[in-house]
This record gives sequence, structure tokens and C-alpha cells, in this order.
Amino acid sequence: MTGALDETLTALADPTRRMVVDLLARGPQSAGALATAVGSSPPAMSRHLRVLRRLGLVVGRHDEDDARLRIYSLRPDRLHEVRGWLEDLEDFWSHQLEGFKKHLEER
Amino acid sequence: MTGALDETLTALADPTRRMVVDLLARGPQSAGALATAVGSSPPAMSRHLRVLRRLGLVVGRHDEDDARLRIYSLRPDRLHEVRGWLEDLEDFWSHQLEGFKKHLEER
DNA sequence: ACAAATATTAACGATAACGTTAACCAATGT
DNA sequence: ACATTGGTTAACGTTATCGTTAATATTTGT
Repeated sequence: MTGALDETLTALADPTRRMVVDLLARGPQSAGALATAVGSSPPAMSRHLRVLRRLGLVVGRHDEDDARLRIYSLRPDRLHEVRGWLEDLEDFWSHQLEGFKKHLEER
Repeated sequence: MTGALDETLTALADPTRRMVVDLLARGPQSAGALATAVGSSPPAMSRHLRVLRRLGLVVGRHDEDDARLRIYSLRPDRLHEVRGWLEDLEDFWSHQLEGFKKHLEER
């Protein structure tokens, strides 16, 4: 569905959320660690994580040793979706360039 | 600069603007043609094009035959930038997977 | 010169996003 | 039991975004 891309890109448009994604790409972290890492208040971080969770960009599990901690991990599916869209675009772009090249050759 | 990604993703988060980008990837078009193609009013389309222009995603030139028409074309530089960011992310992701794999092997 | 077409800008209102403070819940530790 | 820690939710105000209608160039055609 095309709606998924909308929301994914909206999620990634926010600088704080993109920082979170960057951090989680390097490995899972707790919500609090993410908050301090990006300099955000716990409530604000929780909101951002809820957005990312709703869109399927991250998952949050309870830590086995300390169930208070909620460990978040990245799920790359949506990111692949965005990259796929970009690659499709660039395919069309290259075709457009070929047409332009052919147009020049015909003069 | 990291600020460029912010604005580019914000621009692409809007469904109408993403339709415009999709259309322009297939070839240049006038502002009016884009408006009717996506079912948007001329002022709304003009606003969207101004956003895309400001961020360097498109360029608008005057048509040679009819100077009233403003022909817009796609500039793929910013899109490449987004794709580069995604690819970097996926690189980190794959390293994370390798680490996890190694972790499993050690048990 | 005048009218129509193309596109942009201005001003307005409605809607949604974001952060902050306060309140709340669940789990841990003493 | 009680206080503390980690995280989320609620309520509030601020700010930004988007679309619409009206007004403003600029170019084309008669």
C-alpha cells in the first residue's frame, strides 16, 4: 500500500526519530539510553518510540534481567521499502536520460 | 549537512509531493499539468513546487514556445542522498547481524 | 488595447505534530 | 511495606503545515 510509505517518511522526517533509527541500526538499546543519547526527555522519547513502533520500524521487548527496561530494536523492512521506492524512481530517471541522449543524437 | 536530509524527507513525506516526484521521474511537466494530474488546485501545487524547488529536488524553467508555462524537472541529487543514508543504515544493520550470528556460534 | 490563460503570492482558517509538566503503572531493592 | 527506578500516558500550549479563496503579475491571442 502507498500509505505505508507516507507514514514511514513522515516518521523519518523528524530529526530525533532519525537519530534513534541511526542508533538502533548499531544495536538494540533501552528507551532511557536512547533518550539520554539524543538529549530528549523520557516522555518525548516515549512518544517518538510509539510512532516508530506503530509504523513497524522498531520493536520493544522487556529485558530478561530487568523487566523495567524496554529494549528497542530496529526492523529493516520499512527502510527497505523506502529504498525500493527510491531505486524505482532512479530507474525511471535513467530511462529519461536515455531518451534525452537519443534525442540529442537525432540532431 | 544533516539538515538537508531532514528537509528532503519532510518534503517527500507529503503524498502529493511524492506523486509529483514520481511523475517528474518519468519526464518534465508544466505546473498546470502536474496540478491536474494529481488533482490539486493551482495554488496548492505552486506551494508544493516551491517547497521542492527550495530543497533542490526540482527545477522550473520557462518553456521556449510559451513563456507562460513553467516546466519542472527532477534533480536526483537529493534522492541519491537519501538512498545513501539508507544504504549506510543497512550496512550497520548487517554488521549487527554478523555480531549476533557470532554470538550464537559461541554458545 | 483588451481579454484569456498560466502561474504565483497573500491572507485566512483548520488540522496535526512536537515538547513540557504532572500524574500513573509496573518492577526492583532495602 | 515502602521508596526508587524505568517507562508510559494525559493534558496543555505552541508552532508549523496544508488547502482554499482572492488578488497579482506576465504572457499570449484577437
